Amino acid sequence: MKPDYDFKGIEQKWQEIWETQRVHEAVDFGVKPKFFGLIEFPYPSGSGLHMGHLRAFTSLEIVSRKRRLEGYNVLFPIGFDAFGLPTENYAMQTGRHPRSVTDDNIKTFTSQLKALGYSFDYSRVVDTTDKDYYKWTQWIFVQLFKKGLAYKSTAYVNYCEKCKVILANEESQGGVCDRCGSDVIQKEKDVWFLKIRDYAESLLDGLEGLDYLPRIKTEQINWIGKSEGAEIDFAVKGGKPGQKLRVFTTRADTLFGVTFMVVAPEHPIIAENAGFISNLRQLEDYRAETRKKNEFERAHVNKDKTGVKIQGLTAVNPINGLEIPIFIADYVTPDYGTGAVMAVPAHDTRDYEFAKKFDLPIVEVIAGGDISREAYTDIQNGVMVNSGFLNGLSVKEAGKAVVGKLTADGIGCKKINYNMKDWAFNRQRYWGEPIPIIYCPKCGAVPVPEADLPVVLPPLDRYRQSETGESPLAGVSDFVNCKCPVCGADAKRETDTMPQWAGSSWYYLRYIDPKNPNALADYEKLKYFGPVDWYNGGMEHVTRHLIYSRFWNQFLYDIGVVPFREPYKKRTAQGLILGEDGAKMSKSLGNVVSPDSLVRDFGADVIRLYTMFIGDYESSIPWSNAGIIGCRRFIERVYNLLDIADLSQDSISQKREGAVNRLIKKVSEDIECLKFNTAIAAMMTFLNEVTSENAITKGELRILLLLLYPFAPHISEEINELLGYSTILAKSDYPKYDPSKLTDAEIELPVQINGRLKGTVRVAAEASLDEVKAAVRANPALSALLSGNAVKKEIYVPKKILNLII
RNA sequence: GCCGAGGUGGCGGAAUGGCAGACGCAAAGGACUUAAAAUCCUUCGGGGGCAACCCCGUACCGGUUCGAGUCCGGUCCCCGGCACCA
Repeated sequence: MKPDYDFKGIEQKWQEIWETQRVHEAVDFGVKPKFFGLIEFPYPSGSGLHMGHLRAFTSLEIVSRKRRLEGYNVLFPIGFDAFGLPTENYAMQTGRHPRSVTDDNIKTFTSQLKALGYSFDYSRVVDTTDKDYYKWTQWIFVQLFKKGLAYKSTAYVNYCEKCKVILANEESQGGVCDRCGSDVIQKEKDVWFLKIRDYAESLLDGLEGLDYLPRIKTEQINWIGKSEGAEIDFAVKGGKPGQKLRVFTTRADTLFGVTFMVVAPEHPIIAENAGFISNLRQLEDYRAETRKKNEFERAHVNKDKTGVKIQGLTAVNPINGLEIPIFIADYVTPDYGTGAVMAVPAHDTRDYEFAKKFDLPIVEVIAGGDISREAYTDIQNGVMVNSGFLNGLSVKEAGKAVVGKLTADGIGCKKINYNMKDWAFNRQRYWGEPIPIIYCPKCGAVPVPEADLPVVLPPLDRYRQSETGESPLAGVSDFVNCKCPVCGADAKRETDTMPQWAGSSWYYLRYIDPKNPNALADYEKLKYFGPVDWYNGGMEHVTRHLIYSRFWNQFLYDIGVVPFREPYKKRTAQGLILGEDGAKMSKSLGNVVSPDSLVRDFGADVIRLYTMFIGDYESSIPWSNAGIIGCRRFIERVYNLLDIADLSQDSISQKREGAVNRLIKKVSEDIECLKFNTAIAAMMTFLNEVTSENAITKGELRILLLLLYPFAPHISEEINELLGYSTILAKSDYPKYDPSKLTDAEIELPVQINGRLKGTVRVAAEASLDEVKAAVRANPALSALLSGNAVKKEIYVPKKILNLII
């Protein structure tokens, strides 16, 4: 007799055995083929693991365990993305140092992960807030700086005048300060940027060979936002001599239809020609209004077109010499294209609205629409009109002709633009990697010499920004004051820190060589383990995080530090787990389900299994406690198979050959394409079959255990041991199926008459049409339906269907 | 507005163009029990019929096909992402 199912004891026992035997540690330069499985490392928040982590981690946990049985040297690491706002805010409220808060949280996370039996290689844990780690984050920044890919410029940041702090976007949602509720304004600030735009084309190209889910590729392509068009110079009258206004357009074909110009309120043409403009005050007022709006409002709330005409300046259309007015309007943004557009109201919806509002002329240059009602924007159809030498051409031909002429005249050229903005890279926060730059009055911004890295975060009494919005580090004079590494003069350190995206942009590399003091990772080890074979995470990270880290990897490849250009061969994404009420799980809604209590009540195996069984892996799904019991029953019933198993039979019984082979195929293939729910369902079906027949051989049971092992490893190991096997499953081989034994000799073939199902006949799987027809005649019900009717047509798809048309 | 993914029982969900609803939950009935829990058995999309069986059914309208949840055209609705991108 076997003991009762004591999941607590069993799970602890096997976790210890695996740890002692070190079965989950990856071997540097191992002889087996390597597999690098990566999950997005968690932010160690104070509330511990949540259900989303379980769903995200369990999938690749299953794949990783399967790969080990398949003979791979598996690197399945874990770490912590521990810099960030919540910890800093918590530290501010409680007076505790973020370091000790982080350490505690990491401890909690680690024990939770271990209790779930995840087979991470805990000997390679990475913590982005460890100075031995962020030394290399800083080192990468220095390399970017040296290659001219990090630069300083001004930009607008969210600022609360009452709290006197700069706010992150998530702290200023809806244009209101998170802390005090007052309005957030846009304040001009020095900002560090990384030139990710220089890598736009490369990031686009690189996608081609990658095995990312199609929707993930699409999101990245949209995010990069490549558009091909032309830049055109318009001469400006009334301003400085030789003043020009350069625009970007994708519709050079419509140049004859330009009736006015619009520039962003921030456009430099205003300051540069201030002396020639008569309504400067009015323009500045409008600009000030614009600045009050954050990006959200500018894009969403302000659907109504507004703007102000620049009095004193006009532009000249280079194609027809027409003199046209110039406006400023906030629908034109300063950081896309040239911050100036040529307005073609007849063929652009926004320009159309603006022209209507300001009563500007609308000139049709493409026939086919009704411009008295709306802008005509179809570029596929339509013929050029009112366009001089372009008349009669198609839109495409006209575009080419215009760009050709402008290029010849030296006032325009082809141009590609990207929607993706450069990466704003500094934060006025304490709990982040200090940006390793020193400002020297003589030498300017100088990178900290590599030998002096890391620039360590000093201890602090208070974590608040200064009244001017400077980082808390600005108040630490020992930190700020230093010598210029170039000339030795008195200098000051940069006091801003990096965004949370920094540490997570290269962590997968550090897993390969986590303790290396001389390089971010050894080149040969990178060659062996890299790139990541399979990366799984949330859809919310497939643009920013995934693009940022691809950018860094491509850069590190370009400077010869990393031996592969693309970091992730394959990327998948799980759906959200919602609260039982169908809303996003959140503390404020009180619908959060804690993995801790579930593991306590049901055990890790049941929870892991249920998390994968609950539904389609890629869809959002409401959590339901009610369903867990089904997985608990399943596991107990598998355990109870010990009572009926025929221990004398190591082989697979003749009658079960088809079922066992199909099961192996189904489970192993479903795991590879994220269909965990149907893999589990197949095992349940198999279990139902053997229990209803009350028979299973020892050999059949072991195969079931090997298939179940990646999902529910503890109980599988336990049953395997009770069966008397001396090799633990963790060191066993994954079962293979025999393709020739997938179908049973006899099948139930559905029979349709006139396309409607009328019954089934039992025939050999490879039966001929004549044999099937004989079986139909032998079936009383079917032959009765056919009697007296001539069969006009017979459709027979072997193993699928017989359809008789009468 | 654009891009993407969807719409199937009371619920979560299955279904290379070939028996719609696998598997699980919930529910109902029964067995066991002094009783309950657990477990086991049965039923479980809707309608009709004493019954064998018949009819309807995968958001809606139409099409292709021997055969459509699946393919094509159109409509509606939900979800995710991006958004005045010139």
